[in-house]
Amino acid sequence: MAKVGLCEDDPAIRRVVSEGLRLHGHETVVAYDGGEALRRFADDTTLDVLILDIGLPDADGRDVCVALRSSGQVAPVLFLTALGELHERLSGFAAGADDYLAKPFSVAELAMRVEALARRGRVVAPSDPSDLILDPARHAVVCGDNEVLLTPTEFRLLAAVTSRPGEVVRRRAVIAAAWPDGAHVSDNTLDSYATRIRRKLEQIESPLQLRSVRGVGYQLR
Amino acid sequence: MAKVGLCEDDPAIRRVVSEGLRLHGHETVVAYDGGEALRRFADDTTLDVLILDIGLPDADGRDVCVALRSSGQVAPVLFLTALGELHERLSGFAAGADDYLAKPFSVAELAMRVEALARRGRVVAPSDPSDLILDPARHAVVCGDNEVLLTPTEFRLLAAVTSRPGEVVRRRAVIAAAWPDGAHVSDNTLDSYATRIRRKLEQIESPLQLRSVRGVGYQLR
DNA sequence: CGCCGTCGTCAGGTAGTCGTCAGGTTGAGG
DNA sequence: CCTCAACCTGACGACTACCTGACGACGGCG
Repeated sequence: MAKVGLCEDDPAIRRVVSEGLRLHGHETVVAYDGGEALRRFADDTTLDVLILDIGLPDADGRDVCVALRSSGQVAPVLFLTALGELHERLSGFAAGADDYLAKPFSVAELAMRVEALARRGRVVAPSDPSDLILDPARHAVVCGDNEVLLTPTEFRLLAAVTSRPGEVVRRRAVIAAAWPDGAHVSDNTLDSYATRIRRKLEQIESPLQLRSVRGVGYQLR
Repeated sequence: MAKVGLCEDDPAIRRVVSEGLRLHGHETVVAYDGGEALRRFADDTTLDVLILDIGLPDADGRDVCVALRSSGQVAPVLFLTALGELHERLSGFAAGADDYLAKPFSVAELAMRVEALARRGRVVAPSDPSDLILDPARHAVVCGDNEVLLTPTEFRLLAAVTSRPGEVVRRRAVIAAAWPDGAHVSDNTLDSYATRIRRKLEQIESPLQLRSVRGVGYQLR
């Protein structure tokens, strides 16, 4: 039996899922939109699994995932999406997701995946509460009293890296996350954005830097 | 970078998957049927993820999974199946699977799922805190509180030796692992990299050293 | 229309990585 | 002791991934 945090705007799906999971012996905590999810799930350490809809009225589920991660939530995340599109899945994984399910889906399968996730748990150590905070609502990075606004692309890019603190995120994955529509961007464009983000991090005197690992990708240190 | 055990009877899929994973930076060990999978995967503690086809010539992938689990294999399992049938998925999860992918699938998505599993699966704590840890996520060697970044070639080389702790790995095998594209490298190049890696190990005060065994190869002690 | 911010690209420079070499050191065998 | 081969190691040139400042294109907005 697992405790599940569910964020979904469609009342019908919300009901079916929470009822279905209850029948499989799981407890569900519900949120209606991204803001609600942040308030209810960010600090709840008793949650075993999070289920997030990608298309929410007030935010993108991936941003919600990133925000939850940066506020210390370590439970594994499963994304729901109406689209079966590949790039959605890839950028979801890049945002730090652990699993993915396309609508329409069977509640029985969802329950199975939830159990698999709860069983496995999540390794990534809850990184020390680094004082770098990504605010998806305002597209800003905050460090202590300083803050800078990021452009949408900059935000997605930085989010992809911060979602795995300390780890090296491959260039390919960063591009998938920052350009979720699968647009072709020159390799150099990524470099450019890295420079812009670095300048902004410097501006707020962030102790964490966006380091590049030659031949592999980027890393937050 | 993860080490993946793949069991699949279709040669075409086998090739596409192992080649595709290689392009994403993963190493693949292949088995053709269930028996082969048991022999090769049951005791291999270096595997990060297992990919099993459900429909094998000599056995059901789910049975293979159960058998591997009962012989102590703890790596997360992803099932492949030709059918998108729901009951296949459910019984797969029941057999102890961690993920599932229906054919036809995108290799990019498979790679993403493999990475998600490998990330989660690395739960196994470093048995000895004084041990040397090769961390694929950060492309680094860690020893206690010290860590050094490795270049891609250094990482592959060291990984080849650490994957068989204590054993002597032949020079030919090390070269094959560190230069997977089959490039011709002078014998001296290997010596060179050994020196570079030694310096880095020394830098983090590792108790383990990269020793050379004259006329045979290298060994970690 | 003109202004402004974001976007993607480019060109030039920098520095890390790569593979090789040359000269020194070590070890085995006669 | 000498010889030879295997190995170590510091250095070097070539390559290229990456950095960075600048620019034109485009869309939103007054």
